[in-house]
Amino acid sequence: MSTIRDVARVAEVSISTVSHVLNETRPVEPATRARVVAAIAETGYRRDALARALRRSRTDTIGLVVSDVGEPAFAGMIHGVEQAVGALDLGLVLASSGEGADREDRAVQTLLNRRVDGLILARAVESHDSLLSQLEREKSPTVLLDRIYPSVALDQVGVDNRSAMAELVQHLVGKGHRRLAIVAGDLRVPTLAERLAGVRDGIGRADVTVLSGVDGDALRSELDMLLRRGETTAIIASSTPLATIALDAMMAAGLRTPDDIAFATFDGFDQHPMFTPSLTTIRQPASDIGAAAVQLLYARIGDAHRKPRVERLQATLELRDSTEGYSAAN
Amino acid sequence: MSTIRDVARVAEVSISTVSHVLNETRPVEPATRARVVAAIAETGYRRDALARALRRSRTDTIGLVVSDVGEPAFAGMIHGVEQAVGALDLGLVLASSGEGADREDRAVQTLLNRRVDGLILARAVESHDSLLSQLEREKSPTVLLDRIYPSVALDQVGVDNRSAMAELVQHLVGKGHRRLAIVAGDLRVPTLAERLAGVRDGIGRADVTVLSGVDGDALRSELDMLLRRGETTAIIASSTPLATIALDAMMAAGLRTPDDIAFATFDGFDQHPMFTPSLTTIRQPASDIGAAAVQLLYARIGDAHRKPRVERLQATLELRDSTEGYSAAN
DNA sequence: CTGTTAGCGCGTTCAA
DNA sequence: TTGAACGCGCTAACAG
Repeated sequence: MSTIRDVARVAEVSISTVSHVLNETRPVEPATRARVVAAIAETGYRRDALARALRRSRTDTIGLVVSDVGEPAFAGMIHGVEQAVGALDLGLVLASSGEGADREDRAVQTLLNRRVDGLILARAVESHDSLLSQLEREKSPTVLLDRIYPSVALDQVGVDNRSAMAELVQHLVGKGHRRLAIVAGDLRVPTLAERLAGVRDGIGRADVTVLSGVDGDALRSELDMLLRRGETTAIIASSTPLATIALDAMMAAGLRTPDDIAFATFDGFDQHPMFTPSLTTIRQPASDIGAAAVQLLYARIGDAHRKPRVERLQATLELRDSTEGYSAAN
Repeated sequence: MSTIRDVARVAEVSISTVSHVLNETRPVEPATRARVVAAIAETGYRRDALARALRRSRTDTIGLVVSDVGEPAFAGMIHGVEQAVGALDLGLVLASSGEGADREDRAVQTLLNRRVDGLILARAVESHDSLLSQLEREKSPTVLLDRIYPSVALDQVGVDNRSAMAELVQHLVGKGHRRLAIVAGDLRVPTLAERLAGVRDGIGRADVTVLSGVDGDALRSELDMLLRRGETTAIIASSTPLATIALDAMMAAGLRTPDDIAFATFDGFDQHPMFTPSLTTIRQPASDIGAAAVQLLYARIGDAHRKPRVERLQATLELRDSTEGYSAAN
């Protein structure tokens, strides 16, 4: 690759002149500018973003850390982040933590070493508090994604888990359900804890069995036992993987939805109208969440002193057969 | 952030000694090393990957360009790439082209400016040949992902579209189908062209109607007409979005699978056994493909002169009700 | 075993 | 309107 010096030599000007036509950072005689432009074309020069970043101490790049690139919800958010980042003419470097606090630490260090201008972080389950304090200490612009921590003074974006879930539950109770169950998953994940809180908000005088924990197999056996008792009329799953567990258990128990039991899920599967049963689902605008995170981060990079903002995007309740086809008053 | 000089000062050694303990690049007295290590801890020093990369002319980072981060197949590949890249202790910078050749050019330039050590590229539909010649000219290590171009002398990874599709078609013909249709999509995309070729391989003396083109609406109306004639006994879709179009058309025509017509798709939807109809699907190991691309790229970075390799991973045919439940001899 | 020094490629004073 | 020169933070000769 040719450097700025090559261009300068060919154009018979100094490198600083080249730099200035490149950045439009001071007036330059049309004639000389033309020579420079020609020289750039001739040499096929492209400026070295590394050297530039080193000099300006600014990389025009942001970092994104998620626990699992593969999980559908995160995949959607990555999509949104990528879009927004591209629109702002920034670069995106991606890392994943695999839900491990140590790996998360390392991922963040790597990104900081690369001098990203800011960081979007979906914290791992047992993320170290020290990580956030470090980010704060170093004044690295940071926005938290998806998993929201009320006590943390950072920009954050997520979905309004609680009210969406409450709405769903109220709807179910309104349809006559009195004994519900929720497969709530790992309650250390704020997102999942919020969804459970939403259930409590909406449950009223009805009864709900909460199945929580990290271990999928354990959840599954609890669910098996519960279904065997046969009193539950509606099951809610708090996430896509949990929905899979629930559906497995229902099948194994010989229960079909909506005929035998109602079912709903937060963040489920891509569905086509031809598939039955169609599942009542709370869908979150994953891509928008990612995009919003970028906006927040960009604003923060621009102004380190603005007040941290917590943004909750609205999830939408999509009612389908798995709840509408079932009558609790059977 | 503190720099290597700060560490040197605190440890009372020269900066080169610090550098050498950092990189283990020459022996250093245990005592001095200890002082350096202590100084590093004390100052909270982390080395600047930018300056390091500038000096070594190597970023330990690779670039990935796909057309659409959101498309499930690509999402899976991104996942695989991220995993493999992390395992090699490299960084990943992600960009997308949105199937536009110009945007693709820009994305690649941006990555090259950032001096990525190599590039993984899922070419856009009408990708400029000039882009590849440029990459070759500049000797940028490159591997092509998913969309394979036989005439191009680069490392490439994709799936064995043709034989997988042929197997599916043979199976259908073996079950008595004589009039098939394939929603083939945009045949400028090598992947889709290969899938169509596979159909031709497997069709034998049976008959197949090919619906191709870029425009989804046009495909849809062709399909509507075809279904109205009612002679087709099996439909194949070449990708997830095409499958959606096909299912829509089938629903609109009041046709159900497997009862009224057989259906299969290359690269379909996540399916749970509870959903009916279950769809016969050719599933590609998206994550493995991404990982393989990284391996190839890493090897090429290590040795610029090795012979370009084209790797085809095996897709697997998953037979389900949408073809097995239908009897062509009805 | 350790230190001094010359750049990597660029942006940006300061002088002219 | 232009150029010379310094330094961002680091690695890698070269010297001692």
